[in-house]
Amino acid sequence: MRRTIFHIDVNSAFLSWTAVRRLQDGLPDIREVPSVVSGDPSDRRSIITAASIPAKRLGIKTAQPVSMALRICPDLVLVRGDWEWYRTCSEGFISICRTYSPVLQQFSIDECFLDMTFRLQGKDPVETATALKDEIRSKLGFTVNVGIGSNKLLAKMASDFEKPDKVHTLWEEEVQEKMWPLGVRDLLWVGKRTEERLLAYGIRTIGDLARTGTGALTRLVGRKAALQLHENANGIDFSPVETEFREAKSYSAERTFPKDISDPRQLDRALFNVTCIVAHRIRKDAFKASCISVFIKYRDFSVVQRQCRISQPTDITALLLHEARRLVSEIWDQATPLRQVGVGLSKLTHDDSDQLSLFEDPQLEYYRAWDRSYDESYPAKP
DNA sequence: TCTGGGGTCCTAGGACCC
DNA sequence: TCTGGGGTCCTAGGACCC
Repeated sequence: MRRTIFHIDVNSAFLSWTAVRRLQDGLPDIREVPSVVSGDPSDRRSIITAASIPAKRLGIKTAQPVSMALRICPDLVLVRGDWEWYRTCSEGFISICRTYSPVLQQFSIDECFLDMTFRLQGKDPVETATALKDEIRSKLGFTVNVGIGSNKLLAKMASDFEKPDKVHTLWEEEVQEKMWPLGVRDLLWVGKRTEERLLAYGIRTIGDLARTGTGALTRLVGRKAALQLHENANGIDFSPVETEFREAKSYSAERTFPKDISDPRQLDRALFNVTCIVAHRIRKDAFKASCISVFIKYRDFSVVQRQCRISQPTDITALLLHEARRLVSEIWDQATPLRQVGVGLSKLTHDDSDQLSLFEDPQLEYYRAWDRSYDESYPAKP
């Protein structure tokens, strides 16, 4: 039996979902005009989160600064994101997909893989995928692309072909015809830097990559990535559709300043805020952290990061903030302008062995009470 | 035009141990 | 006086994804 994987990808997810919401309120369909979902348009540093197809046709892209997009298209319709609504849409889309196969891996808020190998029972995969996409469109009001392949990589590559509202196949025997002519950047896991290195070596298409020996590739991108790229360019991928829920391994929060700052007090306020947010989030998920890191970003986008172990895993904001301040003082000269500051928590555990120390240090009780009151006032922080 | 926020994984070098 | 090889853990930085 042929292994058959579907990859379902919501077309311009945040934009489509916002459009559905606005249609319910009797507003025009923003999918039909140049429009984007973005952060606060008055903040010159906000960027495009999602763009409509008419906007993309004008050259507007995800992750572009809003100011640049407005220069391209002064009439651009800008809308703000609504994360709670997006979660609702995502759940609706995932639950329809799940009725087609229980072997489902959610890959992000707007993408999932389905292992259809034992679900087709002689039915044509393209017909089944078309039924799935049409059911989502008629029940939820937004379109998806479905990519069909004999593994996850090929299914995902296929869903990225012509959009929107399309079903495409990419079977192993179609790799040469449909995938090899594409530029290397179109291959999953080939980003900007890898593309640069490959181009410098004369590797332009996925086909070029497929025919390059792993020895040469190793010198360009390292051993592990070389083996992966070589396999993927040849359409090979053995990774299973993982149905298990995976707990997060790290949490982080960061803030980019509207203007670069060099005032230590401003930095400290931001550090306090991001530490509160990230500590709140681990408490909500009943984690404690044994490792904390801080990172600062300079004007030129260079990042310096410092981390340390925490002897006793903790979720107490005050203790984390104390470490964060110490780490920042080790890496920042309190003068060079900063663009961004962030705090990350990792080496997470669910253990609650530090409860004992509550009876030893009254200060900790005070800290915990402070955190409880914070958690009550910000119950739905994303 | 001037570049967000939140994640995962890999690599390379140093410390330390046997 | 000069010194191997392997393993593990940690850190900093970098690449990728959505």
